[in-house]
Amino acid sequence: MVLMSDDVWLNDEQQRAWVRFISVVERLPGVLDTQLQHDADLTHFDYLTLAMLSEAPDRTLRMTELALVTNATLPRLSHVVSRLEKRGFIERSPSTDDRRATNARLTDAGWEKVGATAPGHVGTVRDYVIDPLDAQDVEDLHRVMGKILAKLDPEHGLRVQR
Amino acid sequence: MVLMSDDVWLNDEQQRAWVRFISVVERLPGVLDTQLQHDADLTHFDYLTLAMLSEAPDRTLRMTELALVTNATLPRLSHVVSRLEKRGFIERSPSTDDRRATNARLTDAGWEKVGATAPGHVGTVRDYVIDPLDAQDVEDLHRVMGKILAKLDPEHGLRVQR
DNA sequence: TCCACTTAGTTGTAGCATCAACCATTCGAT
DNA sequence: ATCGAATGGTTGATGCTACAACTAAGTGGA
Repeated sequence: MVLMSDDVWLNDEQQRAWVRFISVVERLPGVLDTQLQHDADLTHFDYLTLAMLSEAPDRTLRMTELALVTNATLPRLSHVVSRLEKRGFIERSPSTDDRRATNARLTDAGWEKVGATAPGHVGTVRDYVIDPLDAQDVEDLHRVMGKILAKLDPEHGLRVQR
Repeated sequence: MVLMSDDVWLNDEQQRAWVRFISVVERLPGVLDTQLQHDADLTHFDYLTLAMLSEAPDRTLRMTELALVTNATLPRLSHVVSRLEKRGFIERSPSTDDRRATNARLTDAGWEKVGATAPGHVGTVRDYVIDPLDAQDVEDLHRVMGKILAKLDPEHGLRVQR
């Protein structure tokens, strides 16, 4: 529109890919949230927070680390952890190393919650994303998302190489 | 976790692909919103709404149609259109065909807004998504997103085949 | 024709995210 | 040793989204 020079606009193939991609990006979170909200009274971000803690050593991470692995800003995480703490799934305690830092630890109740919630969530992920794809698709998804993620978050991409 | 049978959990390659994908899904909207908010005082969804109208015949669509192409629910769209109407970018008028229906039409000011905003937005899309990808990546992205979108929104996938 | 059902859209409310402002601690340079 | 800057984190206000409830208009059968 307005400017049609190739450096600015997208070509047809790029345009088609973008439209599909952004549609998925807009719709997928709603699907995940709906299932988790309905079955576990958690947002997808709540679940991710609990899940990341459940995989950490001693079920504990500093807020900054947790924000990194959950793709969140610190204010957002702080609010979410406050709510999850009120519900008894997480405990906060000041770090002894660095007195500015806060450790978030998954409680036993939080651990149970993740275990009870995971199968339903993974089922949704399978239904809407993984099962429609063959092995080649999954490989391509991994590669393409890697390139985009490297742009969206350069440092993080280098740290968590997997 | 808890249940490890292959039918329930994901294998390593699937897991890696999912983690990257969901990271992108969580981060991308923020990047788009930030640029548009900063440069045009629009959310990405605001922009999409205006852009879809700008491509429609007579710059007009019924609310239901507009909701479809913007991947939104009707309540969400209704609120957004109300705001955009207050700002003079959209006009609403009752449909003559079906007296339940409402037509949303892009005003001249709305048209100008889209034109002024598009280059910056497309620049962001290029920077973060398109430019890091080669032609093969774009093709793969298109194919894979097509399969996922077909699950997320079966009817729509059939209608807008492109 | 009447009544039940569906479709189109709006509105109010509650909850989550973003942003800016803020405090406390630590680091780095002089 | 001290002061300025950077880091780690929390909090409050504002704004958008989701959900439920609702009105109005069209549809389809008995």
